[in-house]
Amino acid sequence: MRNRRVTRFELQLMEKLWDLGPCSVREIQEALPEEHRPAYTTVQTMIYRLEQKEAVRRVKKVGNAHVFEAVLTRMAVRKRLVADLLDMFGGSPASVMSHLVETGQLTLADIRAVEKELARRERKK
Amino acid sequence: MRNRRVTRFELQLMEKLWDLGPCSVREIQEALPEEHRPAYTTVQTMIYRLEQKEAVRRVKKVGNAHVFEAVLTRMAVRKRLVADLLDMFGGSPASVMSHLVETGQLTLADIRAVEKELARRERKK
DNA sequence: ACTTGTTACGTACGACTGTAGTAGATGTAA
DNA sequence: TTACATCTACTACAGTCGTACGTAACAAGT
Repeated sequence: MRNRRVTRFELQLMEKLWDLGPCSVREIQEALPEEHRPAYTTVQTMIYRLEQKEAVRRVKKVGNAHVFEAVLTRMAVRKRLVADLLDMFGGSPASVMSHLVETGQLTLADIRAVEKELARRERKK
Repeated sequence: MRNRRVTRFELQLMEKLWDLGPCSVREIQEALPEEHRPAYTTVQTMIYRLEQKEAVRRVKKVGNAHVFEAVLTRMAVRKRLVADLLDMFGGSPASVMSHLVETGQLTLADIRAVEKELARRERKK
């Protein structure tokens, strides 16, 4: 039952949990952008489903409301997202980078920054 | 109806069309990896759906079989995939790169190569 | 023209997603 | 302790996806 994919909307809810820390369905719902804010019960249903997927769990009760917290980390979820993309891209991280460059979404400055980060990382090791 | 997302499996079919050029459902089906080859009609259904999405179109008939060709280019589809990922990543290409570095999926050599590519591109412009 | 093998096309179905309503439980304020 | 607001838990439903069957149409050889 665990380790399943997290959908777009589910991710949006997880983001709230990561940002706000443990909180209630109501808090999550109200943290969603006004323009497109689903009904309370919609959010509730999704949280229940995330619970089923063991991406989220109940930690306590405040009043009669459950408080949920993220089980999966942002990093873990992102890892999965990237892995899926890479898979569809034929597996090579470099090709994704190439694509970003080709489509002008990655500037020389971005690359320099990443390079510096990597160098720093190397030194630490 | 157009410009919709292409799923994992649909992408696999599109790949065949891109690689083989215009071809029949049978040809696509037989080009799929033996280990996991769906029934002929399964492929057929998916191709029909791709047609609905205008990702694919019929170009002619050979015998009583239709020949299909890709409408969307590999590039266009990849663009969409990456855009979706970026969206889920908070919109920043640099953060995706960071992630790849952090998880050790991108080496210094990869980065240098892309940097060189970008430099070449700059010069041309 | 008849048979045989392939293809087309409509139909179905279960899992998953996004959406939400409703009934009943529960906490809270008066 | 009663009324009100809120929350839980269940149920529902339409759309998409992957899966495939069955029947009708068709091509090609005999």
